[in-house]
Amino acid sequence: MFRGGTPISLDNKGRLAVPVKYREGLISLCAGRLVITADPSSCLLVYPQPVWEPIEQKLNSLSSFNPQTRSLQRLLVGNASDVEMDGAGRILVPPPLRQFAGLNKDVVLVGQGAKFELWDDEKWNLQIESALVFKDGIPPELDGFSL
Amino acid sequence: MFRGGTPISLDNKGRLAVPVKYREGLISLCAGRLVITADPSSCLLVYPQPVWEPIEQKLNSLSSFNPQTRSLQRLLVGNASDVEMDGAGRILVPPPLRQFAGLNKDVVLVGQGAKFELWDDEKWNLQIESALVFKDGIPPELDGFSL
DNA sequence: TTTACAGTGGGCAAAAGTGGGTAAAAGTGG
DNA sequence: CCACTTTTACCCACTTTTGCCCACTGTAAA
Repeated sequence: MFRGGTPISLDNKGRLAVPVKYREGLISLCAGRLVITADPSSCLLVYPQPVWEPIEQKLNSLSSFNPQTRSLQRLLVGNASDVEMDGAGRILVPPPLRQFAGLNKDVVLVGQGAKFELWDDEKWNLQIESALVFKDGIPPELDGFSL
Repeated sequence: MFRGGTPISLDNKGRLAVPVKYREGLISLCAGRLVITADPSSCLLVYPQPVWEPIEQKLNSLSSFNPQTRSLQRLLVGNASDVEMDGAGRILVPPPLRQFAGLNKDVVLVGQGAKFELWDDEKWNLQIESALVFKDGIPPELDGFSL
């Protein structure tokens, strides 16, 4: 499982060097083959290819007639892009996705269980600040859960 | 169980010397392997690695579509970082987390049961003062409980 | 007063992260 | 279908960070 945020700078070719601590795991898990796509939160999602597969199948099985699920299909499946780590452990973030997520030079790669999120650093910091309080009360899912 | 607050100074590399009274316990419990992450209260949480694991699993199992739990996943899992005590019983507090919690040179490591909290000393003192009174009444969880 | 040890600081080497040059491949237009 | 431009992939070099080690200081106990 992946966890933790790593500040990384994209070079001027749009390449992202995967932190060494994740490389070995990614190579054994998916031979460095990743799928990168758009997330509704204006960040990118980075999946090991075998982790992505069932998610894509599930999305494709949703009703084409429900506008909400149709939008979700378009966003996620429609933006998904196969990328592969090069010899130096870097991946090229496709220009359209870079633009979608507003990625500038400084980005943050965030481990989230079986996948990663990729954020522009400014957006990430704003996101984190907004998580500091539960302004609408505590979600029922968290009943009986303690840190 | 860990208890009590210890004032510690971070050196200029951001390293924190774990108090000797905790070292033996931490080594036998987790071989010096800790997980340090962000807390909504703008301090850091320090878990022995095996104590953290189930918490992360629980967090990862929450819904990705609920904005509140998503934020919590991002804050906690997205900032979690594996650290290991060095030969001198020190851990390196990752720079992004140092910044998140506003840690300067003087910090306080606070034992809280199975985990620790790590505070900038100024924030800790403010926190303590604000805990002195229940200004919004007594939480129902405390019914029938006395110190 | 001496000794031991917790706490602190800093040097050094290895590894990670970053940047750029060049060649091959893909895409575009005539 | 061919030529040209742009993009991508691979390689190498440099800078910064991290991990490991050892030395110094202050406090507490003998």
